[in-house]
Amino acid sequence: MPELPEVEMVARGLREPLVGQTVTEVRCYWPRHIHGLSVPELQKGIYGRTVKSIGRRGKYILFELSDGQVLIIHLRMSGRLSVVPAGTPGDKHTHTIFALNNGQELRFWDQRKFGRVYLVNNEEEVVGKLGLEPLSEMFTIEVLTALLKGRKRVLKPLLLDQTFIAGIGNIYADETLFYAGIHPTRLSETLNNVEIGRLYAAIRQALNLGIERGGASIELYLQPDGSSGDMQNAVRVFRRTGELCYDCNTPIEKIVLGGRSTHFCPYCQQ
DNA sequence: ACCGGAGCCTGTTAGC
DNA sequence: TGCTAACAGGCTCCGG
Repeated sequence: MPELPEVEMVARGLREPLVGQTVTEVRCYWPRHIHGLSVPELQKGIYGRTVKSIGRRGKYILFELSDGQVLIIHLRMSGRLSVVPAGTPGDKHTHTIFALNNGQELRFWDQRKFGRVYLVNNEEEVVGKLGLEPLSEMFTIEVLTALLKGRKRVLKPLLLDQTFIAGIGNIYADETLFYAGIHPTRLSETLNNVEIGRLYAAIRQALNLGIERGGASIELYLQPDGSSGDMQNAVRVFRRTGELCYDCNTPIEKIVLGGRSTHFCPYCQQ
């Protein structure tokens, strides 16, 4: 499941092959991926446009085009983006192909078909409701303290709320709470200043480790060059149900919170 | 304000 | 062994 670190790796990997290239053709075999406009409208809107820059906001990848429009792609559960020479064989999960003027193609592959493609004049139409970027300078302990203040929310679902903080998904939420030593069922308003400080550091530690490790190839995630990440070998609790905590040897437990499986150490996390 | 559930999907896995 | 049903999960929408 691509989360902030995985999406960041994808955005980085796409810059070199895509920035400066011009889209000459779009082929779409699963139109429901395209959100807010028809396939012909997407084709008309993107043909002849050049990719000026590639960025990331939360789990969204933003392609700024030469005419000011923004192509936005969300990988959701199983989306992959790759750049390959035209004519490279695809498979039944290759849903949308953007042909480029240099003979290469940007391909959107998505086994579970949850991913989405947008083309908008203003990126805020899509990412406007997202919370702060947790790795930006804007995100400080003071800001996090203010965000937690007066809220009565279970911590794990709150971390997954993209309008609270952008980019955290199930893997990094569980890892974050382990690093912070905080139980996932704790209510936001019950955290004291020391715990908020630990939570703040843990969010950045978990996400930065994910980026350093090239993302977590736990489900279907691959980097644009086809290589897998290594974060799955560095997780402390995620999907380690029944295995022993590396710190205290207590078996890792699994519960469901907000409809999401949640893994934690019942001894280390209070 | 916050929570829970359904729905969107397909491949894998658990259970009969 | 072979089948079906449950499950995974990001996000949105709906109802409580």
